[in-house]
Amino acid sequence: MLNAICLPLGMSRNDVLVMDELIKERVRLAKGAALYSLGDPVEAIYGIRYGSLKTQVQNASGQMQVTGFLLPGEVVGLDSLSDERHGSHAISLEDSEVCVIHLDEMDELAPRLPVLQTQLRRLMGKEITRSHQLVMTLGSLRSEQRLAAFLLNLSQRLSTLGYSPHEFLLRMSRQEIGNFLGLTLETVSRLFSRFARDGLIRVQQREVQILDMDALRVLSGTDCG
Amino acid sequence: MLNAICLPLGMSRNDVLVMDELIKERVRLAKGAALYSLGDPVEAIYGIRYGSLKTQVQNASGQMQVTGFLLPGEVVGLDSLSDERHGSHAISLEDSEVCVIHLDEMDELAPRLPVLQTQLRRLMGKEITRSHQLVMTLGSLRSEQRLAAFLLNLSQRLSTLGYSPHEFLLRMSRQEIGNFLGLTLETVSRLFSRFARDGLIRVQQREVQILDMDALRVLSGTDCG
DNA sequence: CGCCTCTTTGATAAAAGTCAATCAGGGTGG
DNA sequence: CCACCCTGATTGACTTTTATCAAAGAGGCG
Repeated sequence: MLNAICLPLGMSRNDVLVMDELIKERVRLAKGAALYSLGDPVEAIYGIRYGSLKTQVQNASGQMQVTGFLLPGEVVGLDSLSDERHGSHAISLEDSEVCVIHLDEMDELAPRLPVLQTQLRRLMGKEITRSHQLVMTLGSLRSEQRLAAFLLNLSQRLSTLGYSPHEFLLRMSRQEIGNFLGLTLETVSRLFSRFARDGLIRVQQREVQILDMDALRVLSGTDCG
Repeated sequence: MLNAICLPLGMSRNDVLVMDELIKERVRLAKGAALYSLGDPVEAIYGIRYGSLKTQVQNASGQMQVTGFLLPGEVVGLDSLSDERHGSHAISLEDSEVCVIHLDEMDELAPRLPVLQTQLRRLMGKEITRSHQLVMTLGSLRSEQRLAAFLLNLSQRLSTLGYSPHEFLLRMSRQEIGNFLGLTLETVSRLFSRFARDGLIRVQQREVQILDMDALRVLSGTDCG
């Protein structure tokens, strides 16, 4: 069960036992705490058990860009895997817990457990796809489409976790959403209000209720047509 | 020598010999030809020997987003590695040649050549970093900063290949640059003209000469300060 | 030479950002 | 327990940036 959260693999029972070796360690994070920061040595990847995190990169002039919001069952730390030190920050958006998968232990286990290599490759591939998707969002969608796509994406992922896709609590601020989507916090706020006025959603601070999923899909423009 | 172009590794001489097994096949691409397209089965990754390519993703409504321009020595096909089929297109910008590294052959060799796994991991990590960098550019830079950063990046990579960092030929159209940077082709064209008027560059159609690298760096805002 | 594609430039419109003033909630200390 | 304060959210007025539409110019190739 814990494994299901920490590495959602297609593994045999035996493989799972071996895996248990890897995920003994867990870390609890208070809201706002950093799982790792820019410049920290890269030692592990992390599976989120509960809570949520954001990842953000920082350029030479100190500017931040949120690159993702991570939910339970998702894996943090896949960027920077090619480097000695982290090129990004991972920060908890609420009280969270992650399980730690140490890279050196993983490399030791790899020969006995080839599925591990495959799995890591798959996870990194998914991260590349996710990032390209974000590039597409930032590069070619207008503000309202970006926010619509954001809400649909969140809804879909929460649904996968067994939560309602129609009603959820945003764990990030307008500022963070705006930064993620390449918009200002004011624009995000205005869009929420507009969506509510148009009957697409209901919104009260961070509580969101999706009233018309289809309209949101059409608006996002990622739908066929 | 070919290996240096096809997989710039830190390999022993022996490793290189084993590698030779992998990169026997080469593919030549005419300008505009697709190395692979969305939906094609994922069978290999490709090292560029000469020429240049663009990669682009496509959403459900058919909209395209250029996610990268690739130069000799760089590796194409790292996205989609988690999937059965390609989620993007790779298209040659000029007559080009790539060497083919078949994934099944690579998996066979992997046990004998652990460095291969490491190298693949490194390449995928680099791709994630590159994509996050692009997200940062699209999410937080203004148009002139984006174009400045684009030119500097290209200049730097060409320099690594032994070409002049001050003078080069753009292999892609204004349209493609604009799509990559989340701008219209007109905006890109105007920016080129403005940069030229301000003495930062000289530009004649696709021929670019960088006159003031430092000013360009300051403008890009990715510099310290 | 003439056609075709790509590029440049201008005029105008639309989108999103900036600045500023409330407004709402949540937590803290009197 | 309530008032206060602090942070985050909303809304408005206005500016800036970028897109859109349109027309003309530059190469390249048959």
